[in-house]
This record gives sequence, structure tokens and C-alpha cells, in this order.
Amino acid sequence: MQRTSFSGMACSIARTLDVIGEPWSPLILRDVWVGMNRFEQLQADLGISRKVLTERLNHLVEQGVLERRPYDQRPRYEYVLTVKGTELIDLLMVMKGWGDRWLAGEAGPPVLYRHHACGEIADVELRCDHCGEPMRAGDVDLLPGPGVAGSAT
Amino acid sequence: MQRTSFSGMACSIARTLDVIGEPWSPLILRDVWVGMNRFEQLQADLGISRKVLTERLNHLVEQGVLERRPYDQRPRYEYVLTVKGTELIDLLMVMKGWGDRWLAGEAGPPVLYRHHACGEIADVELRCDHCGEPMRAGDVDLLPGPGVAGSAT
DNA sequence: GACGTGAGTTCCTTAAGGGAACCCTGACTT
DNA sequence: AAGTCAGGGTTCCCTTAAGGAACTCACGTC
Repeated sequence: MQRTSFSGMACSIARTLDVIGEPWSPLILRDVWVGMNRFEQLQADLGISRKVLTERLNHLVEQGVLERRPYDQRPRYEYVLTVKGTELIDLLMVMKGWGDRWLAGEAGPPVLYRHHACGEIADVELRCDHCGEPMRAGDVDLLPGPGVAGSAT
Repeated sequence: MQRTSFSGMACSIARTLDVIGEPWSPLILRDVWVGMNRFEQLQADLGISRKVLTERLNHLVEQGVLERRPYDQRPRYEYVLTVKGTELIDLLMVMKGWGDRWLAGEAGPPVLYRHHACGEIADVELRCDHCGEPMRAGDVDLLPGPGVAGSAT
């Protein structure tokens, strides 16, 4: 299987997919987020092939999403989220919300979030960073930005 | 290549990935969202193989994310977002935000959102649907929910 | 009756994921 | 000093998915 790289597209969605769009990558980030930082833990928890896990971790480190750092005198390493990676967790939180709403079924959500600020069980909601009102698919117009394909510089 | 299905995992992120985690699927949704509803349009815009496009569209229709409907007496069909699919656009909006921030470089974002409510160029922000305060990776604790693996019905 | 068009199929090639076995490095044990 | 252990990967083979080009099919139009 060849796979087309999306990174050439003038689209932030495509570019983001080039960083975490491969199978397993989001689940690896999820696990690292909740404290599974080591190769063996990730492999065991996900049931992913060791080969693919190696490839994914290397890619995520190259992209600056994870940092690989030693935790022992022996050659032992753990993976932690960088700032760039931590901001990707936003994505996972939104995915969780959608999955909870549309795929969890009778049983309900497997995991709940308790929000520190209010102490309540809650989910994320998308709002405008300018006016604070809800901002979803139907609430926006799309305009070409400075980085649109073909614009100078 | 075999591919492990994530749908058995008690995790809303994994389940969501089973719906739109395959390569191209998010880009197909993006295109449909902005009004590219037909097979030929999608194929030409994305440069995706026709075979894979067929597979993806069928899968998205099966999952209830897209609806396939005729628009002519001839066998012509177009694909439109269902409600379930429209809610997935949330995810794309967050991806766009992250890509803009971390991958757009000097050129800046290729696309901008203008928010209907305030008329300004803006981006999405994650907030708590309970108290309205910001809610991101570091702002939550994770608790087991009713649908956690092993809990009775 | 030939032609055009949108929407797919078919078929072949290439490469990515799965999985099991193997390797390497540095401690620990005896 | 030799053997063992553990974490963190490599290697290798097999299967299957993605790319890509060519083909098909149903319906309208000229």
C-alpha cells in the first residue's frame, strides 16, 4: 500500500492528519496522556504490533508531539507529551464527546471528565474564542486566509 | 495489510476512529461540508483513487455520517452530511485550529472562519458545557463511566 | 444509433500493518 | 565471571489495503 502524503495540501486539516492521521496515533496519544509512558505499557495496552508502535512513536517524536527521554541509567526511555502534543488532546476530547453521543449506546460513556473549575461531570463544547458564543459547523463562513495556495510569500 | 478494528475497545475515541479514522475520511467530510457533494468532484479535488473513494463513501454512509441521495433521473447521486456527520465537523474545526497554530508557518492559515454571531474572524475554543470555563487537557480528571468495560449492562 | 457523463468496478502493483522471533544493553544474582 | 532478567526495540515473512489506470453501466442527448 502506498499512502498519499497530505502535507502538500494547503489545508490545516490535511496537515494535521499528516501528524496524527495514521492508524493508532491518536490512541497512543490518549495512552500517553493518561500516564502510559513506556513502550511495553503501550504495546500491552493497545495490542499494537511492536514494529508499528516503534514507527508511530518515532514519527510523533519527529513531529514534536512527543518527547523521548531516558528514565534510568540503563537504556530505558519514556514518552511524554510536549506542549504541541498536549494541545492535540483537545482533539481527543472532542472525539470522546462525539463517540459518547453517537456510539456509546445503552451502556453510556466508558469514561467521564470531571472539570476542575466546577467539579462537575462535563463535556467539552466549542465556542468562539472571540465572542464566547457557541461556534459549530453551521455557525461560520469560510474565507481564504493568508496561507491559501497560490498567495505570494 | 490487515488493520485492527478499534470498535471492540471500551473507548469513545477508538470507536470514533473506527468511523472516520481511515485515511481520507476526514478530508472527504471536509469537502462535503464545503459543498463538494459528488463523486467526481471529490475524486478530482482530493486526487484519491476512485476505488478508495468508493469504499470510504460506502463506509461513511453505513455509519450514518453521510447520506447518499439521487439528484437526477439518471443514476446520479450526491452525498450530504447527516446530523451525526455535521457534529463530526466539530472535530475538523479543532484540527484546523491546531494545524493553523502549529503547522501553518510564516504563510499563516490557508482558511479563516468568520463567526456568524459576532462577525469576526475567530477560532474555536474548548469550554465546559456545564460551567462555561475553558476545559482542556490539564483541566479534567478522568473517571470510569457507566459504559466502562466489565460493568454490567 | 453514436456519443457523453457521472458513478462506480476490476485488476494489477506496491507498500504498510500484524505478528512472532530475535537482538542489545545494562543491571542483578550467585 | 557467567547466567539471568527486563525494557526497548529490529528483522522477517505474510497478508491486505492503497494507488492507479482501464473498463463498465445506465441514462440522456444529438
